Amino acid sequence: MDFLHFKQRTHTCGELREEHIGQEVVLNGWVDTRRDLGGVIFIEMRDRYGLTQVVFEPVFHAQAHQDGKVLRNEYVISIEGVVRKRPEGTENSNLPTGQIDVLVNKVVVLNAAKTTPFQIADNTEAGEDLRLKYRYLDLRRPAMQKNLMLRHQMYLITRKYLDSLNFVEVETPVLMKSTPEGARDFLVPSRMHRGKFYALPQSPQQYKQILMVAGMDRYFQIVKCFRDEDLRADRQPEFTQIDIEMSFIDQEQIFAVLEGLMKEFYKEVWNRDLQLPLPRLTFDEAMETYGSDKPDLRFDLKMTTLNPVFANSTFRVFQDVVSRGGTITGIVAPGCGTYTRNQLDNITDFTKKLGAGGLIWIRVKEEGLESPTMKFFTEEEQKNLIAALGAKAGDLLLILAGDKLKTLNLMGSLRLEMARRLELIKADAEPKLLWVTDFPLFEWDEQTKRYYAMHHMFTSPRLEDIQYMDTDLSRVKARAYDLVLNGSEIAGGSIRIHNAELQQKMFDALGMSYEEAQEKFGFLMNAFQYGAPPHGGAAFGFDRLAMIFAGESSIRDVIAFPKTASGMSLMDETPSPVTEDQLKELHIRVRTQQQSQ
RNA sequence: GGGGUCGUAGUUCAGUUGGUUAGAACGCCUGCCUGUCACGCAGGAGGUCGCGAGUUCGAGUCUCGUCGGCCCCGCCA
Repeated sequence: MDFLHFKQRTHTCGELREEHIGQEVVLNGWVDTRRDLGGVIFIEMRDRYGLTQVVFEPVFHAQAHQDGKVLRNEYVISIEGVVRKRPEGTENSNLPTGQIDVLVNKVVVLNAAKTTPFQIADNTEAGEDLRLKYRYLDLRRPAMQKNLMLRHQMYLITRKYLDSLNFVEVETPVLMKSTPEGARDFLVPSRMHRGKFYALPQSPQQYKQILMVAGMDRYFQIVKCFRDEDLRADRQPEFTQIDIEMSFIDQEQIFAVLEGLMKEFYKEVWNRDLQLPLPRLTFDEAMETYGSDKPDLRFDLKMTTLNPVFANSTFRVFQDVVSRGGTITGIVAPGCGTYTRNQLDNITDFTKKLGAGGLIWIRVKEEGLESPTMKFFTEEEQKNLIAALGAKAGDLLLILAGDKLKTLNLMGSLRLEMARRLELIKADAEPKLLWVTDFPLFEWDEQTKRYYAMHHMFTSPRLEDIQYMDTDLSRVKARAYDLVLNGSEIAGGSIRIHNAELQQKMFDALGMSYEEAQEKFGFLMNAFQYGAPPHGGAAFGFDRLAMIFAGESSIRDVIAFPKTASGMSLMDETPSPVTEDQLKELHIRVRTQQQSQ
């Protein structure tokens, strides 16, 4: 039968040029578009490599022309024909193959196709749920194929670059011990050990540190990680990291390795020359100036701490904040002094929804400041305020006050919102890459009233801050760092603790007993007793990185089979129920609806 | 866990104050057409208005619930 014994292609659909004119060729591919003019039929054939127009003409090949009549979009076909130069004036300069077409003398339908639920084209108007349900059709679109090929290119760049620096790729287990710190684990019940569970790794953190103890010296892995948390446009329950760990190094060497990799990506993907070394901001600087630990530097709109201006304020709100050690911070929205009351209420609502008590706005006029709160400010405070913010007539001042970290974060969100409203981020803006360093080692949690490790509990404090480990945990900075690209955290890491005494100090600070630490991380602590080298590393969020390099705004567009915001795969309907027998084998009791009520 | 927003033809959407035969474009089907490339022209088919309940003489439209998509907060490096 014909469709089982088709002629294999001599060329791909993106390959033929004028130099092939006169050659007999065979093309295999999908029908991308069909233009049947009656006497002559034009078909564009598509494969991963491109589009080629093939032509059916009755005067040359009556049978082929007749067979061509039945072809429909997305049929899989094989054609035989001769490459011809297109007649003068009918070339298509939009296609690399547009100087030629192929006169068909034989066509075989390898497979018919139902009418697709949406058009297979880059400008498809299909909604994302439909695209995800028919992902195999969505992935036929050139834009999506381009994204997957970009991912492939980035894998290669990563492996080649790290290999050249003596890094070794080692696979670590996907079934591992659950560690209740950090994100929620995905759990896998054990059949052979009743009541026990494997966990899917949130990251190979402990394994890579053990590989350092094992003397691998330089390890990397492109690895799937799992976190059972709620999703976002840039967060998936399973995601890919470039995981890196190095021995006998300090922060500077890790920076150099990661910067070098970014330079490769810039060059190979964007054809840009990345200037090294990268700029750095400390966590404190980033928070005070940009209200974020992942500042977007593509636009200015810097924040200014206004505590000095209002140190002796008679305004009750400011008095309270200053006396409680809080922060008053402000930004200048250039040219927004003409905002209507409605627009101002709108911005105020925005900050209130995020948890702000209120927003102070001030219009800057030629004759002075204008605001409902102005009656609380002295002449001198007004003068100092204008000077501190560098405000001009026509500007709008926005001020938030309150608890330090929360207020800075709120203003950071408002800064991004104003940039969006003022369209300050141009599509062709220079990408901005930087380090954020000196993160706090600990993070206070209001709900449980205790400190947690901000990164993880194997992160080393800065040596000069170890003295505060017994006295004031809020003062201890970590040897931890993030790499930030266009306001997205794309990598993060730290120098680890490799000393048992310091590790015990860390557990003490977190209120974790020796027994508890043994129970959770005994294997790592044991390993550290047998000669752990000083080490540290980092991990890139590979999907997020690919998303930015692809110029996409959703991580789902650079993942072949992503999940929806509720963690479902619409194509194969994951997650799904399982049989009672399966559950029984896993020692999981099935609860009827009545029981669970 | 919370908030916002959306769900109407295969697709993207419109649908007035609740009013009796729910529309458009694209796609699809049929016919015509020998250089199209968003082909053109003529005609046609296609609807459980996400699902369920309620209010009403009457619900695509109002109310409640529920399912699902997207975005955000919490959560999460």
